[in-house]
Amino acid sequence: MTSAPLRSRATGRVTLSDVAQAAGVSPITVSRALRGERAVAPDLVERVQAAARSLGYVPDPAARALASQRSTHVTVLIPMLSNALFVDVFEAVQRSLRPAGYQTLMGVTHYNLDEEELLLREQLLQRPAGLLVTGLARTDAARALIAQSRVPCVHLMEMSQAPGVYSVGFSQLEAGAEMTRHLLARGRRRIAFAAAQLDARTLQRLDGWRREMGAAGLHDAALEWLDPAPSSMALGAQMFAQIMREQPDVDAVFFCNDDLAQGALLAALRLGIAVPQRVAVTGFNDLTGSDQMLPPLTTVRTPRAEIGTAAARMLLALMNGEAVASPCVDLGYELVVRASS
Amino acid sequence: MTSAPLRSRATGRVTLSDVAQAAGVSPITVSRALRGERAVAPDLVERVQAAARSLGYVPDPAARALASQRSTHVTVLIPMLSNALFVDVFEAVQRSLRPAGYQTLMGVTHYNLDEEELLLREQLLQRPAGLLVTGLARTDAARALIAQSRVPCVHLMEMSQAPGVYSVGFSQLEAGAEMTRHLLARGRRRIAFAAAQLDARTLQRLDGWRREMGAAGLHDAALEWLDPAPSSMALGAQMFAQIMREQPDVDAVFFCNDDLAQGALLAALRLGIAVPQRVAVTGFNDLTGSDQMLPPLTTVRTPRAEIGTAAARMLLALMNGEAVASPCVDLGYELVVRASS
DNA sequence: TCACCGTGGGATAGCGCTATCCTATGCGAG
DNA sequence: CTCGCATAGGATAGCGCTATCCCACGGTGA
Repeated sequence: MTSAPLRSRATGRVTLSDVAQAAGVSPITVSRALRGERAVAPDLVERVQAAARSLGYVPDPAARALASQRSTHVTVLIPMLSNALFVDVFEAVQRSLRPAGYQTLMGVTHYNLDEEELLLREQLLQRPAGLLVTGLARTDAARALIAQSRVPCVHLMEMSQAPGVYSVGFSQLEAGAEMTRHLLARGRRRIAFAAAQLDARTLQRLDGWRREMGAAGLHDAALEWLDPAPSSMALGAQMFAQIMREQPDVDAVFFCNDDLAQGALLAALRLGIAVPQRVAVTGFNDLTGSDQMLPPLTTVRTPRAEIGTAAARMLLALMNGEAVASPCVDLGYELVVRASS
Repeated sequence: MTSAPLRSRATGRVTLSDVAQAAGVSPITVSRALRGERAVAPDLVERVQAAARSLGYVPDPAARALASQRSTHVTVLIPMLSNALFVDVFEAVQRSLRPAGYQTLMGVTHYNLDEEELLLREQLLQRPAGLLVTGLARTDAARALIAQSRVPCVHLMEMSQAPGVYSVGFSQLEAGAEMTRHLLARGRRRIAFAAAQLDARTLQRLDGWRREMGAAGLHDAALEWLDPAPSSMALGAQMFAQIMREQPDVDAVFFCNDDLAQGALLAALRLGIAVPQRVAVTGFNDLTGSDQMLPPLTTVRTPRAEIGTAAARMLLALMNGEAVASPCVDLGYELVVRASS
């Protein structure tokens, strides 16, 4: 005969009631004491906590979610994990949300708005406590889903002044413009803009380039090299070779992402094209390896970890029902000039 | 007066009971019909499905988890998201698990066994339906947690013949040995092994290198360059420079990961060291960009997407209580010979 | 003919927690 | 000395689903 366990339930789980019994209070008092909800006498709180600890009590998330109609899951929707940019954002988000007791669920949209809508539909059925989505561009249906769900939502990477929209990012357009001004200041005139993927943020950088090129009286539609294929070093190499072949007078290429630019720098080495003497090459995002290139790559450092952290903080406030001081946060960017320009 | 909604609950949610009422059956029959559990008459199934569809019924995951004592969450623990290797594994896992109705929760251990144990502890409290963990090395406590939880668990990247252990991977040792044999066959004699991070799998590749070097009578402990710092292109560049400086007779460097090797190739360009003439450089994993390098990098292509897919399939079987034909799956690897060797 | 069993439906009783309402108590204002 | 009100605890009633037991029915073999 072994001594019977103290538990009442058939499942063998230590429940709130077990803790209540051990502490000599009612279950609801245990619930309140452990959550810090409502006022509970300090000595009771202590007694309850001691009982919970000694019994090894762990709240059941499913029961909690069912009773309170809210979960501890936060869904994060990002375009692509193979872009190191979003890995950094995600890690920062998770680092902020985990200590606050939230689980992060990641969905990858592959830069596809329909896929994003589908993911959103699936995820919202799970009644997440919060939502982080990348950018502002989405299908009308997706927008409606978010609005109807009433789940707090923060937008990453871009900024919006629209009422009721929460966003943390920086001006993609201004960043694109600044890089263009840098190249102009270096005396470049035939500055090509080369982009892949062609997502909303890429097109905003394109707009920045167009604005500055137009202002300088140097805009030429033939300088725009836009390829909807996914971004990669191989594609960057290919685009660079093509640009050099078809427009030998180009004296700078502004790639919309560092992986393209890295591929271009390697292609330049293969082809024997002198960078930056004959042509300057610049990128965007300052990904790993860009400082190792030959020559090191001029790029724009984007505050991706900071965006993740700030967005998570904003979301935590929203989920707590707190007011958010500023619903639109601009975290800026930094031009990093290296030898490639 | 607006017409009253058909719903009975205060929350406004369409529940199982609503569907039951609409279909003229009991709630439990609806539950069974929708889950395909037990036998339900075909015409009833159809009627129930029609009612569910027309009411827009969606099962509540929290209620389901509470009642059935099992969730639809699968936790995936990987060392690092900045290593593209694991991004590919994760995406493949998610692609397999999502259609089966499971949500994937990702935890990043940062190659730290204590952090893994902590994550495991947190995640198991959420009663996941399944568990995917990277490698076989973990703390005793972590191992005990997994065993006690009775949550189905599949190990990624390595293989184990131990009873009750499910694993999908390939032989890191043999892969390391094969790369070493390749270099030996190319006439290299002073083959250095350079590694960072020094996780279990890296050390297994080291063992493969040691075995082959020993067999050839060429092993020399001074050829082992082991740095526990995180792997990166910058570190690879630095290690390569140091090796060339301190051991000029080295005629090949086998890096344990492609990012190190890529950094080394760029360093070689900077330093004017001819690859492969003076020294061969090889990597591991065939990451993006390795084929773009100058010269293109000889490496080992590892079946990471396949590992994710196979592991997910195995886990699905385990979660369904099905028997798993082979608990230890070897997916092999492929030597990719390019110009750097 | 009858016990027996497989089949298909339902009733009941929770899963473990929290929202909501209710009560007892104490204290300051009128 | 009330009344009013804030404070702190508890009782009750679900949240929406499924596990479990139960029963009616019809076919089968001895």
